[in-house]
Amino acid sequence: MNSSVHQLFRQQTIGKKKRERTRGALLDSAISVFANKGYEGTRISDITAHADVANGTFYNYYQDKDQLLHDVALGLAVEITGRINEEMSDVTHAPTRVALATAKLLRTSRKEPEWLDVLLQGAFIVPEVQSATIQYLRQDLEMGVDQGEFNVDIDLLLVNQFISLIRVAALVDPTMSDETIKSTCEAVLRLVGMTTANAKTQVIAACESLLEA
Amino acid sequence: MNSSVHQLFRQQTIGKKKRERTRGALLDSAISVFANKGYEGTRISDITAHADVANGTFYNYYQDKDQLLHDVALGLAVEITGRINEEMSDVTHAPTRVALATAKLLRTSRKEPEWLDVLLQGAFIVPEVQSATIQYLRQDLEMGVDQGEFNVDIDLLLVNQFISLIRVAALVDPTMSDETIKSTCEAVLRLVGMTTANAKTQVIAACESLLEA
DNA sequence: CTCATTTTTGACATATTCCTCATTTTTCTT
DNA sequence: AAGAAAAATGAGGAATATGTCAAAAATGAG
Repeated sequence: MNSSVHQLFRQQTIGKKKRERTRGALLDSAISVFANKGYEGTRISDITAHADVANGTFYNYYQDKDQLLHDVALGLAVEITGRINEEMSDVTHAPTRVALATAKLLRTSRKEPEWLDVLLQGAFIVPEVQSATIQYLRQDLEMGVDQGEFNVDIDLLLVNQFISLIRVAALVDPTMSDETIKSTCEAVLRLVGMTTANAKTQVIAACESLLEA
Repeated sequence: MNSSVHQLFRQQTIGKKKRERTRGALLDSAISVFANKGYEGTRISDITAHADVANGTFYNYYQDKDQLLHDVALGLAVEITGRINEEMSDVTHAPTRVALATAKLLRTSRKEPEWLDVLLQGAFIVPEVQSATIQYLRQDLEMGVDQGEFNVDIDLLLVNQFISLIRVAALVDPTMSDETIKSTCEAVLRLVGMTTANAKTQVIAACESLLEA
């Protein structure tokens, strides 16, 4: 077992005490198992087997699956949104920010499909993860309205519509082709009230460095 | 048990032999239980208890949950799309058709929230249900492109984006207020490339009879 | 109303998952 | 390297779910 390529949490706990390292192994395993069997469908024993620890070890760290999902999804949310935001710190044009963030997120999903999968599962189950995810998005959307680029009311429904477009991309095309990424970026810009032509232009401009022509 | 208000399948089997009536009871119960506990989370015994039959009775009709979901979701798909299409048989303007169909679907969900919930669960698990659901939608979208009203490529991704906007409405606002319905109709029209202003106008025109001002 | 046929029943054997805890093993400080 | 503290182990009891089947009950055609 324990054949995963990613090592997000184990990476973060290298050098720390055994306790944190084992927790990291459980968290990394949870990503893989949740992604492949779904939250409801995973058994505690799936996770411990994948982490190469005994069954009872799980209970030294968590009381139940819920708590584990909470930690995993929140950790992913912090990691992913943190990275993307950092990389965009100098971008002030809202449509560019939104297109870039979407493209970057979906590119992450191409490299680590399990991350986005589990993050989204968590976002629909753990309120704290939902807030963490929504926070940045909402800012950029409001910025776009202020800049006169987006033409739509920003409310909880819209933000969730946005997130659901991300989710659908991962569902329809798990390989996450450039084509899918571009289509999705354009769709989110249309959703916030840009014209089809404008959306296309913005996506090309924002993503030229990220994606092939 | 058996406290559900809806009786879709039992209605359809009144007058038929006992076998079909019991099957109808199982199907109706499955709607309620799937909707409340989710497909993964429901036990066979939940369904038989809700249907007021013995545990073993389930196995006289289905071998497993999968087969039951298949029948339930497909039955709902046929029923719901059938009704809506019939009511729109004289509408030829694509934006009107799309707005109307969306509004009608969401109004159904207000009255019978469980129906849409289970239909969508099925659409993401049972391929046959997905095809049945997508079929009509795709026609209307292509009609809109031909009429020069929609400005977007119609592909599998777009159709699934459309469906995901429906799903989000039910998720964010289970009471399905008129506000949510209108916002969702506008969002789907923006998604297919209409301007915010055009989308608003179309939704008002199409739904004036369905929703309050 | 009768009774052959159909359907239901629910106890039970099997299978799965959860969770605990006494014991063993590992860690890591000194 | 010693040894106290921390962590891991996994057998096994409790709880829950599945699927079967012989017997009982209900059905409905004549």
